Amino acid sequence: MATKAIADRPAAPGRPTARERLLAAANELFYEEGIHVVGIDRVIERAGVAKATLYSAYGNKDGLISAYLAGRHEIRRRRVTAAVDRHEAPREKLLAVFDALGEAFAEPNYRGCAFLNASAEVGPDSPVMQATDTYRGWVRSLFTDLSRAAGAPDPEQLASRLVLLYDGAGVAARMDRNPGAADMAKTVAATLIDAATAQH
Amino acid sequence: MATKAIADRPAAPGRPTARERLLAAANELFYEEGIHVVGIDRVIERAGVAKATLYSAYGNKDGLISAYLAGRHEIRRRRVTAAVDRHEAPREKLLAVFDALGEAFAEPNYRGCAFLNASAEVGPDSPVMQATDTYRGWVRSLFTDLSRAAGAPDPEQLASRLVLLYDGAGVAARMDRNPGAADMAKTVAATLIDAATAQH
DNA sequence: GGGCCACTAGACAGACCGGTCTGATCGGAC
DNA sequence: GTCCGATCAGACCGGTCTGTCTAGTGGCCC
Repeated sequence: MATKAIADRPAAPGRPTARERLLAAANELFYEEGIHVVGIDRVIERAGVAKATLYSAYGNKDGLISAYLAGRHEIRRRRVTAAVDRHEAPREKLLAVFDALGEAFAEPNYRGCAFLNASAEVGPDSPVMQATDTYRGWVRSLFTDLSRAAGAPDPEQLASRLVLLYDGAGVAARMDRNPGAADMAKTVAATLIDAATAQH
Repeated sequence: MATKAIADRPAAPGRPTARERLLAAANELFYEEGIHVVGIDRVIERAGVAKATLYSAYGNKDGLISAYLAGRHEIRRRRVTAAVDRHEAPREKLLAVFDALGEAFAEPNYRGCAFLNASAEVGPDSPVMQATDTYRGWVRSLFTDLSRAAGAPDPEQLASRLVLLYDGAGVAARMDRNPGAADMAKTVAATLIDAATAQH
């Protein structure tokens, strides 16, 4: 089997850590099929890891779910940041968020917002909701900061409207299988930004 | 126990039919907690109905879920139609859809779009997806027809944009616990409608 | 060489799931 | 009165779930 079997600390040479393989498997399975319908056995089978290792690394299934969502948050954050950093003008930075959305929608296995999907499966006091609130707080503050930089007189209001488009595009991409929703949201966003920042 | 125990056909005097009680219980439990986490036993317990009755009335759990979603669709359809019919002008009819949305968001146990939540829990070939496609097709054609009546030169495009706001408002109401998202969506919708129908 | 520790494989427990089946009850049609 | 069909209550089945536990393995440090 050639199990390298090194834990977390020492940088494993070739194969990823058991912890990393676990997270990668969870990332695929939880996202593609849902956090509830995917059992622990499926995750450890794909990761090629023993069950005890999962429980020693993440405590329980909720811990793994939290790590999965945190990873999703980080991936999205990096993608959006990269797109935003490609531009200088605040207006273009705002619009670039929707370019990042379009990249995500274009991925072959896109299945909607991971946080929206996960929170649909759990009760209000689940750790999922905490991760979701964190994610949505980040999105909102990103839009608010960029709106302020763009000179909007009411950055919170403009941000709320852009979040509306951000969410709506995600729903359309998933439910209507329409990856082009990002472009449409971007077009509408441009008119909202221009209307909010117009000198009058 | 005073079980009236009348089936479907004869109009029961006081108590609703077993079939109706089943649907009402499913409507509450599936919506509030999710279709997967709620078991058959919970539904029949709340409905005060024997398990065999459920299976004789709906075939299996999927049948009950389909009936639950069809009921949700009908409730939404009625609410939106009532709001739209309160107005004469196509522009006001379009905006009235968001009034109906605001009514739904204001309900105490609002937990997001039932179709969005349900489809997050199932695979792509589930009967849930069929009910979801039907629902979304109705929403889209409603917006398209009203946009055409309002004189929009590209009714499909305006409808797609309004669907974006419709979905975004639903997400915000649920995830940000912000029932006022309907008003914001309505405001943005008004500017989009006016921009699309402006003579130039 | 010896101890340590992460890891593997898999049995196991206890709960819950959807769905079937049996047997009894009860109202209404005739 | 008799039959029928809907209903009720609940046992039961096979399967799956999360999580724990035992036992063994193999690389690394000293």
